Amino acid sequence: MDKAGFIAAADLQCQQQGVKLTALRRQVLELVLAHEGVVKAYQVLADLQRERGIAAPPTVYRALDFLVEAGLLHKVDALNGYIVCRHVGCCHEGLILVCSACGDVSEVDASPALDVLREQALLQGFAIRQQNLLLTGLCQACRV
Amino acid sequence: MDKAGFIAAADLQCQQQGVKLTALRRQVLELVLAHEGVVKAYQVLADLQRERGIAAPPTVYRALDFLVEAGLLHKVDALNGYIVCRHVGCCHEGLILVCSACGDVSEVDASPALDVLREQALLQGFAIRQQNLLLTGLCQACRV
DNA sequence: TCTTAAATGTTACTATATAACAACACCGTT
DNA sequence: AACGGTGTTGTTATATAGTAACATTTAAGA
Ligand SMILES: [Zn+2]
Ligand SMILES: [Zn+2]
Ligand SMILES: [Zn+2]
Ligand SMILES: [Zn+2]
Repeated sequence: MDKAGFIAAADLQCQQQGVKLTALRRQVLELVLAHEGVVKAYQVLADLQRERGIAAPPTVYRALDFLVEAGLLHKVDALNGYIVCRHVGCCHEGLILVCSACGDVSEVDASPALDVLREQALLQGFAIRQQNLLLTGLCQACRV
Repeated sequence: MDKAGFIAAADLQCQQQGVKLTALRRQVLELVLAHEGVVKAYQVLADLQRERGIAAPPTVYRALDFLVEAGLLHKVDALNGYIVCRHVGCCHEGLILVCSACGDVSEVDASPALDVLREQALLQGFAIRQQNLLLTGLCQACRV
């Protein structure tokens, strides 16, 4: 999906959720989209400062939190970063694959595996909530 | 396993790996063991300072990194913390369950689910390495 | 218009983690 | 014992990440 298409889909998704994709939030989303792969909050902050002259950390963190909450971004804890969700619109549980060699990130649907995990967790009395899994390894290009 | 037993097992495991569980590393491990659940680096640092009068962040981070590398601790990225591995000695891939309500953490073996995930990742040409999965949800006590 | 809730701005701070280099300890060799 | 190499720890400084608290602005209804 191209950038404009993604923004349109994001807009729609926000409407459906009854939340607002304000100008600031849209700008932050576009800044994230402008990067390949994982983006860090302070990178977005720097970009935002370049575009608007001034911005403080809370401004960026609020927008990023909103976008994660709205399902447009995923947080990648292991890297203190964010990625664009590649499955906006479809209800999904993502499997985020991070290449430890080149840093490349991809996302696939993980529903079947999640089912197995859910069952196993329930044996411990533990109810896992919907979420994305992060796995590290080597991408095709890097494991020649 | 009690604390002394764990330290003995840790010692053995380090010997087998040809690495050294030095006095400092052992002390840090004991400090982690002294807590229930997730421990943070700066908590360990504070504990260490109480016991030794002085210590700096690198001292703690090095020891924690070593212990993770040795398979005695797991890092819980989502919480910026560490937990004691409950499966020292047995080759395992852990499933770390974090309760979002009470913060409680437990660890079970995740090998079956990992097999599913490994297969699915391979479809993308992605070779995931051995690792632990972290899932958040509600523990038995918290989901009355 | 008036009221109110949400969103954003602003300041200041807390928390987490690492770089870089110095000092020391250990181990095997001469 | 002296030497040299390697790994460990000490030390200082700094980089990076994230949040609390409150002021101000904006948008939506009544
Ligand atoms: Zn997604
Ligand atoms: Zn790669
Ligand atoms: Zn474990
Ligand atoms: Zn709980």
